[in-house]
Amino acid sequence: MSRVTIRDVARHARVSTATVSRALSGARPVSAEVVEQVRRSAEELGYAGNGIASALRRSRTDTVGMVVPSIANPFFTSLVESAEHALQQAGQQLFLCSSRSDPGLEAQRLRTLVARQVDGIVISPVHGTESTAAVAWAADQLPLVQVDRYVTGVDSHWVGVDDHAALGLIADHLAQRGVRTAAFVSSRLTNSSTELRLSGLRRHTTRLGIAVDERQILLGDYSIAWGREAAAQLLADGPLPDAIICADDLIALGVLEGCAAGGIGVPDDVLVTGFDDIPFSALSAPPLTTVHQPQEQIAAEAVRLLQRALGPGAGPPERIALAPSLVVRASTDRGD
Amino acid sequence: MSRVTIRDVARHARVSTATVSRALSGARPVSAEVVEQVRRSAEELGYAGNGIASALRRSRTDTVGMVVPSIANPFFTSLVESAEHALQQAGQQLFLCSSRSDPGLEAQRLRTLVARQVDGIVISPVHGTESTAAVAWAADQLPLVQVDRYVTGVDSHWVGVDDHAALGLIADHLAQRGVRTAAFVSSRLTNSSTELRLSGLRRHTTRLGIAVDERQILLGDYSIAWGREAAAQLLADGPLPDAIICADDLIALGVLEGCAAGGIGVPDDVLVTGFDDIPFSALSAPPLTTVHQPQEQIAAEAVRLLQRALGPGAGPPERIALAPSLVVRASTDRGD
DNA sequence: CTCACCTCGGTAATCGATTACATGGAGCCG
DNA sequence: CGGCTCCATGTAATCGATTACCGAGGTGAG
Repeated sequence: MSRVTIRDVARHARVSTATVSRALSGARPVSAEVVEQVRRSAEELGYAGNGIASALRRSRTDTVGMVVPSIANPFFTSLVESAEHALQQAGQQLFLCSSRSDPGLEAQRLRTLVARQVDGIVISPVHGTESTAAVAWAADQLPLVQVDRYVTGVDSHWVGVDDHAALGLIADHLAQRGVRTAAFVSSRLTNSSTELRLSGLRRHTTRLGIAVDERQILLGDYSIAWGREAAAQLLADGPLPDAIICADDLIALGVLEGCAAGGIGVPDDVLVTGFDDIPFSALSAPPLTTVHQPQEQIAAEAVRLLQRALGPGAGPPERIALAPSLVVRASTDRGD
Repeated sequence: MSRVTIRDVARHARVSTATVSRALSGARPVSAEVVEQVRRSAEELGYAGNGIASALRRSRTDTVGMVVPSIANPFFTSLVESAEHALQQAGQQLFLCSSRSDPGLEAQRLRTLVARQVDGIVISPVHGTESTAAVAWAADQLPLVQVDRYVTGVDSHWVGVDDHAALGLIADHLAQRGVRTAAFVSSRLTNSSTELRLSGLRRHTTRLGIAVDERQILLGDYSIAWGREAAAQLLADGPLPDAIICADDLIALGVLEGCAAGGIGVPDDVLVTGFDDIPFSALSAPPLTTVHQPQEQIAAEAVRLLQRALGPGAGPPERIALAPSLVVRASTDRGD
């Protein structure tokens, strides 16, 4: 069980450790026969190298850390998967952490990543203000890109969609469907997305003359359970609005379930919209109208920015807002 | 941007690096005033330590690697989340890799993890035979636990549910509902789960006198898209069976969608069952009858086994099969 | 008073790979 | 044939933290 080191390979191939290193990495020319000999020895002994030692010497780990609020949310999983894919092509690994929507845990994860000497960090910060200190500290130590959510006052890149505009798409669509009143179900957690979606909602519903009762703006968390509960509250409290706009698909799926449980028909009695376009939003009863986020592209841009930051020319922080698009399904479509 | 090292702290606090190390880690007694002085210096300089150097010296990374076939599948995400939670309590980090259901990529990930000197590995191997060599090699280098799926012939622990018995639960339930014929939609990929579920199906349907036409055993992959396609095939090819048994929930969700698209009512025209009990299986149209897997417990057991393997007493490999349970929902329940 | 022992701190070896620098030999030119 | 360049290889310093080992000073028992 004791590990094979470069010395063992060197001894076996009757060369120096320097030669083994050069033969295997190709960093400098080594004669063909020696390369062959070293390869054979390494193979025979089952040499795997010690990435830790290598990382220490090169001060490069070929690893980037990613911190997301939750890995149970399919939106983040697909973001993670896309990021992993993009990184792989650049020969890098992904070190994934979940902050479980807890700024304290998030700060701890960031500390770990910095201590582990990852080459860079991709993060979707949990909280608009409570995450700031930790993110700023990390950004000061190494290249960092924020995705989806962001904290202000930190000198770093950001990639995401234009949340504000996305609510315009939803509002336009609902107005076209004749909606005059709407409720909004979102998360209590104050982060950039949540805030932009709320301010987008206010702006665009005002523009279109859709009334949003302040008592029908319900804040909980990004989960199916909260959606279910919020729907129950809306049903219990008073006249239903024409539409229930949800800040993400999980909430919307919960709302659909809550409506069904309360005997309310969607889209007959009320329209429901989500946000993210997770795979399951197409399979709910009824399928969900939602805003599509191009995660693949978000991840690719984030990785590109990181790579660039790793290179020599630093460049100023960029803010890339990609265009969202509306996916219309049965939850807002009576089929007329 | 250049990092603060232990030497900087030592110089600043006017002590040796040994003392700094001891003061911060508490490995050996250091006088209170010196500890205080070192703390202050470290704080003031923003010292974060170098986990790489520490790992090299201690040959311990406090990190375990986890390799799963897909992180888009909610079953694996919840397994990952539970594992992360369990590890955190033991002061360890999770290094997550996706093998994307590709044995080649899986082998590569394992090599990386071993090179990175993780303390142990939790893996759900992609393939019953093609994964064997890589898994065996990794298990030879460090503690390894297989979860859910496994390869045989490797001397390692395993934790999962009893797949064979699970199909007994399903078959019993369907027989009770008067099912006489059934189709089975699964994955082509030969891994232990897939095989055990198929053999379980054969055994238990035979026992109960349920007929399964060989032409109605359809093999594709674990995805919604394949489920949809398989349903279309079943509809096109001939008389529908009484029930469609699916090897996982994603396939079942696809089958539901395919049935709806083909105008077939579930559960009125055909019953459908899934496997895994992912969160969305409760929200489909209709909600899905499925087998619940106790992922939390699977992950906890896996972590426990790893911890034990890290300790001194090695102990023989254990095989822990947890009991599955059936969750009955509308997709097999006409409400009569 | 002496010796054994204990506490706290420093010095330097160590983990394993990479790489700056040194070296020996081959080839080439004048 | 001397001296120069170039190539393949070896020697040893290096990355930063931990820890085996050593020593100085203090304490208590005999």
